[in-house]
Amino acid sequence: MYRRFLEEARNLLQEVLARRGLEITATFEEPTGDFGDLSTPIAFELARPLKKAPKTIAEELASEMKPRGYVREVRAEKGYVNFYLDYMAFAIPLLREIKARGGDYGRGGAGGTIVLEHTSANPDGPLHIGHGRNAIIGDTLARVMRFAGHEVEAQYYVNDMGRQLAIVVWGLRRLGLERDKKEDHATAQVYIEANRLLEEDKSLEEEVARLMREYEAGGEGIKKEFEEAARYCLQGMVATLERLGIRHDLQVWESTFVRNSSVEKVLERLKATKYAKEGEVLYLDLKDFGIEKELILTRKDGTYLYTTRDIAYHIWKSSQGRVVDVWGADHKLVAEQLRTTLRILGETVPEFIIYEFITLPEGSMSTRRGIFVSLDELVGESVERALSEVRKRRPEADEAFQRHVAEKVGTGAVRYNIIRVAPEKGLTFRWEEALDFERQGAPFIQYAYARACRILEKAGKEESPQAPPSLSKDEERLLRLLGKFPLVVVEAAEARKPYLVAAYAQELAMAFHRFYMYEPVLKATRERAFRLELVLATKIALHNALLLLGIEPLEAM
RNA sequence: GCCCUCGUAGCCCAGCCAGGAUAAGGCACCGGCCUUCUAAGCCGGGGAUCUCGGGUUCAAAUCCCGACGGGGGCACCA
Repeated sequence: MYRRFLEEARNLLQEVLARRGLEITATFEEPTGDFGDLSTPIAFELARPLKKAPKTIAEELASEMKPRGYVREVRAEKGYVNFYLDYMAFAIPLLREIKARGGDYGRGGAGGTIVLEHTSANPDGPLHIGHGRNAIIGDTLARVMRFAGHEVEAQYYVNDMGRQLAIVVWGLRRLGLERDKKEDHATAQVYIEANRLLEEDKSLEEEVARLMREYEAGGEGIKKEFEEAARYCLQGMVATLERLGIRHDLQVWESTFVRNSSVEKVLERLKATKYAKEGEVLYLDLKDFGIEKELILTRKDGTYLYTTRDIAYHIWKSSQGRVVDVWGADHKLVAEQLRTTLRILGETVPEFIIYEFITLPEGSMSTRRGIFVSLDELVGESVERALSEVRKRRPEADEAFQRHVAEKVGTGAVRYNIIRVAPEKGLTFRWEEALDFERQGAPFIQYAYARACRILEKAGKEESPQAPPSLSKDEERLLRLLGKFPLVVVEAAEARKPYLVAAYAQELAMAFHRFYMYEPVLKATRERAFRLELVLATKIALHNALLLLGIEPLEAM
């Protein structure tokens, strides 16, 4: 619907330009302030070639355009050509479309399969808030891409062949496991202590290296030992993700690619290229591609490195469709090396979403040293905080209601606070900020949804809507935002920017809260039916947006 | 040292990729609004040399060069 307005405006302008023999594609923007709904500075560009003042050109262009469709008016203002949306004509068809499509409003028809890898933290301890950023970006993107119409398979790549898990196994043999703790936290305890011991006595290193060689060689006993250790830790990690509504479709163990000898085959293919160099170790020289750092493929003892196995994993993923990886900023170089290597091999090159680290005020986190804030801790505190808020606000409600709302508000706040900032910004984690349910946070959006639900619930039977005699600015804003939702979904999916959905939901909630304040619905007479439809449409759009963000829409709170 | 990235009010953050009209919000602060659909809400106010210096352009927060500051990388770790 809204798209039609944009296209009509575009066509109107292009027609006028074409009539004058001007071959130029205009740029458009959404003006801030009171300058209509769509604007183009085209007259500024034409000023020089036409040797006329922008103001004059804009006026000429505008006067030649006959408004049609959803374009109500074209106006020249301060050198700009501004298009005004015909809200009265736009409102009823839009509301009808939203109501008809319901949970599918905004769903696109993109198509194609995408393998999306995210989280993929080592099974050596609980997920900390840094991993949380990865998981939340990844899961939100998965939801957005699915809604845009892609077939998405979310994968968790389990690093079972790395040093980390070997240290856990080594530690388990010496130290045993505290069985009454949550699995991932118990594993971290062993991992941290094992690291301490290894640091104290460097000669123990060899024992870890031997474990790694043994696991790579693949004896039945050692396989079982490693797999059990990893699976045990993973159980706890999955529970954490589950609480936040984050699910993977598939866990892929890196050892798979060693066992089925695809790593070996990749190595053969790479050796055949002119970039392979073999000395004490096998490596790739990628200087021709502007990468100074050589990519080591095998250790002196012949065992594989993480990246070597990752190449095999990515080749396997390529065979299924587009490949998207959510990786931390510490992997930027590896990401470049991997892309280059796959390009050399003629395989699908993965797309990366690289996010910057979350650091603590006192410095960076480290599972190994036990310095981190776990996601469990953050979610726990957030839900706790939400509970005390619900109790304050809804003292009369029963315990089950209060707990349910607190759980969904608390987890939603965690997801929202992390997704709302663009991934390329570093974050410093502060408890005061993380637990501050500020206005632009998840509860604000959930509350708008609950308000919409309440109105509809009280309204009872539907009436057939007719356009009201006039629309307020608040209603217009709401209508425009509702119309934009499908465009936001497409952009968020295609630009791989899930936080755009967060910004959108915030804006829509804000518009609705204002509408709620100033435009009575149930008490309205002539406008009642129309406003009820508007509330219903808002409810639907908020609902769909919240689901994309992995935040529970609450009918009451 | 070299490479990547970020730098917007006291604090957080959008806008930057596809340059244009008074730089959008939030927190905190000050002042208002609950006989009206749940005040986790709404309205108003003050607060910005868009890190700094050059350049390109009719026009720069946005593009280019340089500096400074934060983060990351430069492992036979992952």
